[in-house]
Parts: sequence; structure tokens; C-alpha cells
Amino acid sequence: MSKHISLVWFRLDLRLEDQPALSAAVRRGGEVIPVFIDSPQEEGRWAAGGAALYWLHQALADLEALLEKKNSRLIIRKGPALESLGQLIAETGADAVFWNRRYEPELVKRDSLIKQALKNKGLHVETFNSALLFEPWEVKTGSGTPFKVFTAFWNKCLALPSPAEPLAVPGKIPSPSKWPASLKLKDLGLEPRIDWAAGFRESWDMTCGGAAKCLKDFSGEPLPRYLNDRDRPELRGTSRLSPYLHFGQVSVRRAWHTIRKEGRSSSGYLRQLGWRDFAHHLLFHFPETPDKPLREAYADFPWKNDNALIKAWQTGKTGYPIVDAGMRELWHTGWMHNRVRMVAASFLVKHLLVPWQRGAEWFWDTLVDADLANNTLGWQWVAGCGADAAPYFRVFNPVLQGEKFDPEGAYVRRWIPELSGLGAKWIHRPWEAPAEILFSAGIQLGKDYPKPVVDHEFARRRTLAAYDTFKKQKPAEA
DNA sequence: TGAAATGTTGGGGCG
DNA sequence: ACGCCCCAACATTTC
Repeated sequence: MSKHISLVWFRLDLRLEDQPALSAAVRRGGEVIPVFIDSPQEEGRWAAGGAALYWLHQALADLEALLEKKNSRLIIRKGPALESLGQLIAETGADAVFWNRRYEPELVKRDSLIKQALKNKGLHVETFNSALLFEPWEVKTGSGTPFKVFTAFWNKCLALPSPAEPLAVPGKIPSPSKWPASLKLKDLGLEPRIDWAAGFRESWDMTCGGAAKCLKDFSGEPLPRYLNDRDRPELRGTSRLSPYLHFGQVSVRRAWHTIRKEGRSSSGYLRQLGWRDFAHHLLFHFPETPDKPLREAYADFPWKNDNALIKAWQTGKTGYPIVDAGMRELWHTGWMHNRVRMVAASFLVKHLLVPWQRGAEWFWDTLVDADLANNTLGWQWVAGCGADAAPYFRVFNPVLQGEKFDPEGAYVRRWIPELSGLGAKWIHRPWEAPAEILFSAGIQLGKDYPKPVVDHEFARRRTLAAYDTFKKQKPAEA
């Protein structure tokens, strides 16, 4: 009997620690061939956007380096996944394929077809959970249905057996006698032609080492202060783990156990990891939600699609400092503080009445942590049309949110330098500042910084009125 | 994981 | 001393 040859198909699990597919292949014995296949067309409308592709490139470069230190390699291919795997199997004589599961609807369908096709060819195929604390189908209500309310979901999760301890990095990854051909990472063209990513590089170490450092740093001083500081965008109060978790550069089980060891102060952050699982739970059970509201009646909401306003929002020129600061942080670093995400998203949907899908698309293209489950949950939550959503009539006041969570204006001043001459009293409402204050701050409103694109009070009443009309038309669902 | 409008309470100024 | 009013502070309701 010939020896085993196993393919390990890397996807959003670009690490060696707690990598169940890799560990299973190593444990099986024989040769192990790590593979990455670039096949964006199979992810359909929600193939990774620009910011995420940039990160993906760096993450793959890091994974190549980590594998080479283990005297292994990463074989890179491009094209339909099944075809690419089939070619590799033919070239190498592989008799097994291992991978970790993904939960995006297009990929669930594709992967189950691939699994069946490979099994039909007599291959050994095994898939694993590498991305979640709890699999979407493990968590069920008493009547066996998926959860739609987070707290109930999370209580149920906490009653289940705790997620497993992370697996160690394999000691050795046995190489094949002959490596199959591989593309160069550069050949995938994941990086932009024009280098717009300087701000990303300043802001992030996009490697597994960077992920480990991020987790370690957060689990120290910031963690006990998390519930106090997480809403303060000028502080480093949040974990900033989201891109690492998305690309699997740190295992969520590693994060879970590291944080939990810190004791009682950890539950607030663990709950946030719970929201991440909940988002995947919803995406898996309600696969239409990236494009359609979970509460179907909202499909008929009287949205507006004003391209000039959308552009103002995207470029951080709405005239509301907290919104604009967030949108500029996003553009520069590929990330936005969560509190500001809520405010900026709410502004697009409720002040400008732009369909939440437009916002989801922009975040999808610009966030390095763009994740279909989280993005979908977040936008439907803001629009009031999703599971456990904010009621539609809950309209964030961008001035009050700014004053509450950026009381000194430090965050606004950092991202909107043209306002840096204003003090805390006016920085979140420059249009109300006395003329002499604006003058001495060197600001000509409407020139250096825009006047508000819409009046808050007007917008608030308009959105409530729209909701009211709409609700009457759709009494059954709203 | 709101904000605004409305309602209630209680202290103090003042006739 | 007492009632009245004002209004800030807080609570509740409504959107």
C-alpha cells in the first residue's frame, strides 16, 4: 500500500496554530501539501473587496514564510476550486483533502458539491471548524429552530461545552518528494496597481505574529477597562482583532481561552466574540440576508438613492464631524471604531435614507475586516430590518454621540485636521459656532469643512415619518 | 448597542 | 409660615 498524500486547502484559516485541517493531515501520516486556491468568481457578488484583498496578500505572504520555516510550502493555484483540486490530485497522487469550513451561502453550496465530488472519486475528505466557537447548527432553540435574538443565543452557547483548547502548531509538516507547480503570490494580483495602502501598513502588522501581539496586548491592560473604554474611539479600548479573526490569523478558540483566563473582567469581550458567532449563525440559517432584509417587509421601505449624498458620506464630507472622522479613519486605515461604525451607518440609513445595502457594499470594499456575516448583521441591525435589530425609530443624533463618546474631540481632530482649531464645545457642531470662533480657528464653513448635508432635526422627522407611512402600508410585518 | 417629549418631584425664591 | 411658581433633575413614555 502506497503512503498517504494529503492536500490541506487553506481558506480563511491562514495560520499554523489551532489549524484543525492541517493538524489532521499531519496526524494522518504521509506527505502534506498546503494549498491556496484563488477563485473569487465562486464567491459571487461578495467576493473580497479591495481592502480585504490587500490584507489577504500580506496574510498569504506571511503563511508562505511560516510554512517555509517548517520546510514546507504553500502551493498557489487560481481557478475554479474543484478543477484546481482535481488537477493537484492528478499531479500529486493525493488521496485525501482536508479543509476548514466556511459559512458564506455561495461557499457552503460550492464546498458541499466539492466534497461529494471528491468522495465519489474515492478520496478521503474531512472538514473542520476553525472559525467559530460554536457551529451554527449546534445552537438551537428548544423547538429546534435557529435563534433570532442574541441574548437567548448566547445563553444557550454558554450552556454548551466550552470550545476546545487550541491545537498546537504541528512539529513537522512532512514534505512531498516532489512539489507540484505553484503560481507566485504576486501572480494573483491581489495588491492594487496604484499603491493606496500606505495607511494600512502604518496601522497594521498583517501577520500571524501581529495577530498574536494584538491579542496579547489587548488581554493585558485594556481588557479590564473594556466595558468602559470600548465606546471611546480615541482610545485603544477595543481589541482590533477583527481582521485577524476574519482571515484566521488568530484562532477564535485561542482568543476565547486567552481572554477567559483573565477572569471575571473578560465576559464583556467574550460576549462580543459571541456576536461574531451569532452573525455566522444567522448567515448560515438565513442565507438571503446579505442582499435582502430578514424582515421581508423592509424590502419595500421608501429608500432614496442620492448619489451625491452617498459620495459625501463615503468621502467623509457630510458636515457631521463624528461621521466624517469615522469615514476617513476607514479610508485611511481600512478599519473604523465600532461605536463610530454604528453612528456612521445609522447616518447613511436614517439621515440620508440610503438603502443599507449601499452602505454594506462600501464597507465591504473598504474594511480590512470585511466579513459577510458581521457586515450583514451590522447593517441590518442599523436599518432595523434584521434579527435583534435596533428599532427603526431609534435614530442616533451624531452630535450627541460625538459629545458623549469623543468628549474632548480628540478623535475628530485626529481625522479632520481642518477642524483641529476648534475646542470641545464646538467641535461636534461647528455650524453652531460663533463666527469669531470659526474665524480664529481658521475655518470657513462650506469651504474648509462642509456645512451639514442635511439638518438633523429635519432628517429625524423625515425618517420617522417614512417609517410611519411604511408601517401603515405593511401592518402585518412591521 | 437612543433621543426627544412629556411627566414628576423637590428645593428655593418670593410675595 | 405658607402657598405659589419656577425650573433643574430625574423618570417615564413615545417615536
